[in-house]
Amino acid sequence: MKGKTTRKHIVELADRLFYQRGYEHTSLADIADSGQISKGNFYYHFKSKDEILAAVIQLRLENTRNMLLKWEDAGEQPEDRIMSFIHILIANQADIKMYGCPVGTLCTELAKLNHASKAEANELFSLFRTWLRWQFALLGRNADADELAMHLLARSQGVSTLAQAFQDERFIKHEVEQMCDWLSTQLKYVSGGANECDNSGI
Amino acid sequence: MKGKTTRKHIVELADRLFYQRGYEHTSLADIADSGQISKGNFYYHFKSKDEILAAVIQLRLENTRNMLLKWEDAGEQPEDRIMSFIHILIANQADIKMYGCPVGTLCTELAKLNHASKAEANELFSLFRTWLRWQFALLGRNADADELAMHLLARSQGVSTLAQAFQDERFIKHEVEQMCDWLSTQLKYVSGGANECDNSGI
DNA sequence: GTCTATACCATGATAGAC
DNA sequence: GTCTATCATGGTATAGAC
Repeated sequence: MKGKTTRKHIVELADRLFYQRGYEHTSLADIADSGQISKGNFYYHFKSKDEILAAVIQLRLENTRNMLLKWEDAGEQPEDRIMSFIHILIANQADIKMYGCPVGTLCTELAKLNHASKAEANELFSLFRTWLRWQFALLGRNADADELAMHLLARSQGVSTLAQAFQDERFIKHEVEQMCDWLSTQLKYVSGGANECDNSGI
Repeated sequence: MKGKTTRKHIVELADRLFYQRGYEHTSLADIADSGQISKGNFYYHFKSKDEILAAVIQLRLENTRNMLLKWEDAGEQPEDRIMSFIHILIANQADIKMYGCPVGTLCTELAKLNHASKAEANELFSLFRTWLRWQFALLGRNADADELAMHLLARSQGVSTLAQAFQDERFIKHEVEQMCDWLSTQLKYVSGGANECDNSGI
């Protein structure tokens, strides 16, 4: 039973450090120092650093799914839910300013490394994409729901990248406002009344 | 004289590999193998790997400045020049799909490494930002020229990140069209006739 | 200027005591 | 399950011959 908690502990430490320093640039010694774990103990719980990364990605996938479910409960209307997505940029602005987007920076790094877990990391993007597409479809935008989802994802990615480079939180706030304006504009183009609410998860 | 060319050769090899594999994940042996240069020879031309990176960044800065000058010559009107910027996404779509944006991915990596050359790399972003701001100002949008410049930069960053993750060139094309549409919309809001053309470089 | 050989060190991973 | 060695590898950097 203690084993389970230590394993979880390692994954959470690694999760944070991989985000802050990047995967490759984080050594096992870094993770060990950030917790009370000896280097050798990693290999009781994981057989390689790659396996720790895989566990970190699984944790992030799980956390993301839970977050999306919370947004579904919190937002009656699809537009409210999409607003929840847009506002993570505000909620996490301090981290984003320092470390960028946890999804985007990880996917970019793993792509350059051509890492075995690249596809699983990209699945993080897919979760948001599918969920946003679903919300736009609920709004009656079936025809271009995926384009709208990708558009919003791309804008939030770009905001994260530049906010980090220029260390600028005001830029985040300004762009979030623009995205909200954009969303209301899109709401005007719904093909009237096709808004039957299908609450069937992702 | 031969020394100068070898140095340049190393920088160009490193430039390509840093883009494709990332800075940290590229070893001196990788660079050596990609050219006809021995590992030891690096240290005649550069005293460290960091110094090679610094030279690569200087090369990119120079190339970027030249590109902006070319766009200035090619485009009579500021809107034509901004279109040139937007269309690098198309011109480089094959590379972007595989390796992302050379500016964004480098800045993101160096930020995580907290690398000494981080600021110089960010200067690449600043070049585009300042240049775009200037074009929007020429269009009579002095009041929000910087916001518009940052907005466009952010969108192209987001497009690059997602195009790489999803390996999708069609997405690039679609988003480029959207950006063109956005630009024409912005042109409607120019504060009439304040378009005195000041061709005074960056 | 360029090469080979090698020192040196960080890091991922293993062995084995407790 | 956790620890303290220890090993093995690969990468940066240096020395010195040519």
